[in-house]
Amino acid sequence: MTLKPNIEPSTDTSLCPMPEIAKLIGGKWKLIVLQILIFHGMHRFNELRRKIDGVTQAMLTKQLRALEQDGLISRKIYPEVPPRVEYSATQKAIDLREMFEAMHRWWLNQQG
Amino acid sequence: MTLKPNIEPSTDTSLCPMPEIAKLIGGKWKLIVLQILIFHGMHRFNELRRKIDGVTQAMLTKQLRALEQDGLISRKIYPEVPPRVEYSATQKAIDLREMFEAMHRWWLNQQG
DNA sequence: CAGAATCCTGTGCGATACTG
DNA sequence: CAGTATCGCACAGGATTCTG
Repeated sequence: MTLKPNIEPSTDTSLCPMPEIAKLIGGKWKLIVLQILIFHGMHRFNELRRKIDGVTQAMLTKQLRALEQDGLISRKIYPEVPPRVEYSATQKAIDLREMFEAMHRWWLNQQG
Repeated sequence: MTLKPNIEPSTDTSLCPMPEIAKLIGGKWKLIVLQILIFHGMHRFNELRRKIDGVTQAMLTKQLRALEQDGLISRKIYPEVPPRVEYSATQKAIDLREMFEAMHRWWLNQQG
């Protein structure tokens, strides 16, 4: 199998600014947060926290705020006692599904 | 179109450790370096440098070493004067093509 | 041309404690 | 339960200079 140098769609670097994408999904916890919300649906704060091994509240909060800022997740607050906050993937994030699936296939392939 | 919560293949988080992947392709210049080498074939050091806006020699060198360490690129040295070093994507990196294409489609979709 | 060697800095990340 | 508020450090990132 040979590498054909001039294959679209990523041939034109200027059209696909990887640094921008890296900013969106960079950060130690963003990929895992997105993966969970995209493939497993809505989660409450502590549900996320429990599923993500090693993350602290402070860090999780920061990354969630950043993702919200970038329009990748939505945050729904219920004015109750005790408080309830639900996080979901936005359509923009859900559209990343293909990318995650490609990542996943690649990863499995590397192991074998 | 609705989000179906229980769709493979990324359902089992433990099988797809995003933090590991983030380590491989994280870093400010790695994605762009990989994209260039994967889709545009072999490059010499200064060719890469010219194509990547804003990167310094030191940073490019570091990221290239890290990528080499992770088996994503190969480095071929020609014992000549002046020295020549060629960087190429390994098969492992070339297999990331699908992921890059998914990223690219997603990015274009966001703009429109 | 393709780097190595230094030195410096911002901030990503984290531990801890406190709150409505 | 779901956060804020502080503090601190390591390290990624960068500017600059030197070299075979």
